[in-house]
Amino acid sequence: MPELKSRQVSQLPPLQAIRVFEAVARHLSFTKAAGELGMTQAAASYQIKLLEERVGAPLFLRRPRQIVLTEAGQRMAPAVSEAFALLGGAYAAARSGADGVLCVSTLLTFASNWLAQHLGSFQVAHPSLAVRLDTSNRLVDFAREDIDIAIRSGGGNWPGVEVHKLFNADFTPMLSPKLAATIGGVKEPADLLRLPILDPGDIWWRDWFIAAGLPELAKRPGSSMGAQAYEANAAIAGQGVAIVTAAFFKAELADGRLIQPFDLVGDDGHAYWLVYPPARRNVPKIRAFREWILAEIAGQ
Amino acid sequence: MPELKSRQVSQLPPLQAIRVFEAVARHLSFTKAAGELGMTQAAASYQIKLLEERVGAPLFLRRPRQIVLTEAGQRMAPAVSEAFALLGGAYAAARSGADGVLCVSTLLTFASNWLAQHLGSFQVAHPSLAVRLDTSNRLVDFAREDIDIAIRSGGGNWPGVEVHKLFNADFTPMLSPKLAATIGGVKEPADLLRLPILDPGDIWWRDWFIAAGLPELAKRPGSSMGAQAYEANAAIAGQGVAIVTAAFFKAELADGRLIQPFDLVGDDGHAYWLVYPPARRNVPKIRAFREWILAEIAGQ
DNA sequence: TTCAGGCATAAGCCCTCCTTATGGGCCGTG
DNA sequence: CACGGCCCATAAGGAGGGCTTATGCCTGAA
Repeated sequence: MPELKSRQVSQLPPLQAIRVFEAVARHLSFTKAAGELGMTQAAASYQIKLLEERVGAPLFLRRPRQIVLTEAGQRMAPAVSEAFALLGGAYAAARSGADGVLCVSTLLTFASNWLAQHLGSFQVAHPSLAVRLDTSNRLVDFAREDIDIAIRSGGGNWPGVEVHKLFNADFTPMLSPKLAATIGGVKEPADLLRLPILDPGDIWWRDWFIAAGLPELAKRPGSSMGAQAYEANAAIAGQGVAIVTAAFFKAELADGRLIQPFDLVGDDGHAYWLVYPPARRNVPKIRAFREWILAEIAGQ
Repeated sequence: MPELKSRQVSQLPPLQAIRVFEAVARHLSFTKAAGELGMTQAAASYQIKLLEERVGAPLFLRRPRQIVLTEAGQRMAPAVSEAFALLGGAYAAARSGADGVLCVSTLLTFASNWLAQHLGSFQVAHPSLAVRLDTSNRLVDFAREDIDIAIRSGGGNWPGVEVHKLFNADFTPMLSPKLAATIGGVKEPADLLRLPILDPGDIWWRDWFIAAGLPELAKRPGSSMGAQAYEANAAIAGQGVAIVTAAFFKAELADGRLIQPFDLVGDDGHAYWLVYPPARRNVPKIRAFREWILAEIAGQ
């Protein structure tokens, strides 16, 4: 399609030459412009000659000690400079804009059980980064959605993405030390049955008791809160025993608000992963989030 | 100077990629944009990928049936389009502006004796071309002055310019047929002495009479008008005999307002030449002027 | 006169950018 | 449900644009 090509070429000048022209027009010097553009004087001369041939008129008058714009050159220079300012601005805006907003796709459960408690420290550490959370349970496709980085749960073997394991989605009973004291301490799994079980319908309880060698939990009254964070809060308040993912509550375990009476954890094979496109590994905001979340999880 | 280079590169995006981006953003299609730019879809894809890596963020979301701009892309697109419109405008302006004004540097004598009478027909033939005359006797340097084309007199052997000989700057007596009739016709050079000589101090008269084998012209009263056109007008009016360059008055000779009684012409070695930079041979306005002036002189 | 500064030009090489070829994902259709 | 079409991504390979180095010319200053 040489026809289309030639049509296009006649509509728009050779861009590299225009860029050189803009610099030369600003400096009124081939040598200085070449310096600014990081190329040799000969290259600048070459590009200007090229452009002059395209335009069909000289753009500069070569005077002994300096060059000056011809009438044609004077007509072009202001608009060209403005255009480049626009381009530079747009580019910078896209770059910094891209750096300024981090769009995180996260699972509902991770968002409420972990991010909600920890995100503050990220924003403190990176005050210029605005975080936009996109909370949903679908598997995001970075090519189709405007997402920078995502939290997924699953096996961790997705093709075409960079993955970092955050922690296993295991589960184990937790309660407040005060509540444990009411029955003289929780020594063995069966002790838990003497305490209120939070959300006893949760399949995790069944799995865990089976793993602990106890019979399936008898049907009991109890509310189903559906979010670990709520159950954990109830547990902290001493209202009962919750079965939650230990990793979500490292801080509470550390400061004694909760205790994990048994090392035994249930595991349904899920884990939480941080994923993002490999090509963007070193984009500042991606790197920042990755480093922050890994450090945070490693135990701060 | 890789330092300067990298600085520059980070300020401004790769221009070719930006041009492709602009087209893709307009069409929201790699294939269509590539078509408009006269390249393959693969090339467009390549450039966009390049730009996305530079910006640090995807610019398009690849949806099944079409693509859409990401937030970053939306931020860039308007300014980029505007910038390209500016560039295109500036370029077109320079081009057409360059086409619309023809700057002719001409010798005073040629301007008043020839151009003044003929230029009208050029402007009729090229109504969209404005002619700016720069009348001076210095030798213009196309690299230093904003001149498109020039008339020079001399030997015609200037380096670095394209030259076309217009005519010799020869000279010969001319008079009106009516005046000649008053003395029964001008048969031989000596007959001229019986008529008023216009500008008898002109060196051309001396040269011509010498060439004609007559003694040097005796000192006579007479005005020196200094421009052939004036003398020729006086001659046409029957006021005397003028010595002028025949080529300047082809029309007058053709329609009988003037006659050239002798074939003998004086010649001081000068000629008139059309000169211009070789590189601009095919620039429309240059070609137009060249073709017009050569045809005009060739006779018609 | 010589020197220094600045642009033009020539030769040559490298790297960018484009092309061709192929594959994958999604849609509509028979 | 399979098939073909549309569209984009990717890989490999080649051509040419554009850069560099080297050199020359011109001019103005010391």
